[in-house]
Amino acid sequence: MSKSLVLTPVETVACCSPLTQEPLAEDQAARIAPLLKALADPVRLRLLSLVASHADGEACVCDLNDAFDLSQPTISHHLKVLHEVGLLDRTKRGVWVYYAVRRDALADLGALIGGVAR
Amino acid sequence: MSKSLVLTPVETVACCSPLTQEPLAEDQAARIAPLLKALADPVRLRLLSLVASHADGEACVCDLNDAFDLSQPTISHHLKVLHEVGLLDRTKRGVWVYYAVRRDALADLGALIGGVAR
DNA sequence: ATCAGACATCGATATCTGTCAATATCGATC
DNA sequence: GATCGATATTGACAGATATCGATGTCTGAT
Repeated sequence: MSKSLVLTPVETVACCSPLTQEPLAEDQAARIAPLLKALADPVRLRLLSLVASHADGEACVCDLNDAFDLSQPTISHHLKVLHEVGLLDRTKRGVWVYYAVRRDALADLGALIGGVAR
Repeated sequence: MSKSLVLTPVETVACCSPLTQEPLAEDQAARIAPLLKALADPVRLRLLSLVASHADGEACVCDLNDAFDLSQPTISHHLKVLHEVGLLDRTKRGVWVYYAVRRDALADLGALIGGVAR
């Protein structure tokens, strides 16, 4: 197997009960905060939303670049942040790179915050 | 009326459909990001969770201070951040200050992220 | 082989953030 | 009204972050 053995933050979220149910342990908080930090930027919020609402749930970087008034490296940086925490999957097809949203991850995070039982 | 006319971020969240449904507008992202930024810190996550899981949904600062290995001003700072975005309500009773979680706000935010219909 | 285009990485910089020590404020009590 | 205890505010500083221009690395086509 070629996959890394290190879990991305997103893979560790499903283990916690909702914020409002019981006090979050220190190590749990330390794993969840980076996920929220990745989301807590207006550009990244729009990027994620753009990707998610695309037809197949995935979008080409070429399209994303045009949607913002920012340089290409900046968009690339934001996509990397979202990818590193596991909120976006990355696929290269030919010259183009496609990012896709991890809906399960978003759902888990939403449940954690919103207090919905799982 | 003594209330400020300026809406806290939390009061503007309920107006957006889930992230995954349609692309987030620039101004919507700008209003939501500060909320997530407030949450995106391990200490604040634990603070919020601690307050939320208290009996009456509220907790005295005096109790919160003891739960962390941080200085009193630092805890005060974090509580202020959570209060300013509208995630925590603040009540002074005598010498003590109590913070309470805005569960509706958390629910809205969770739904926005998790993609649950409202 | 060379070239052009798509995307990532690097290096620099300005701004933001978490933390603390010191100090201020406010309410209760003596 | 002097004092004490509970929180908040201020000022300072180290570390993180968003952004850009320049450059690197692929990949497909000429």
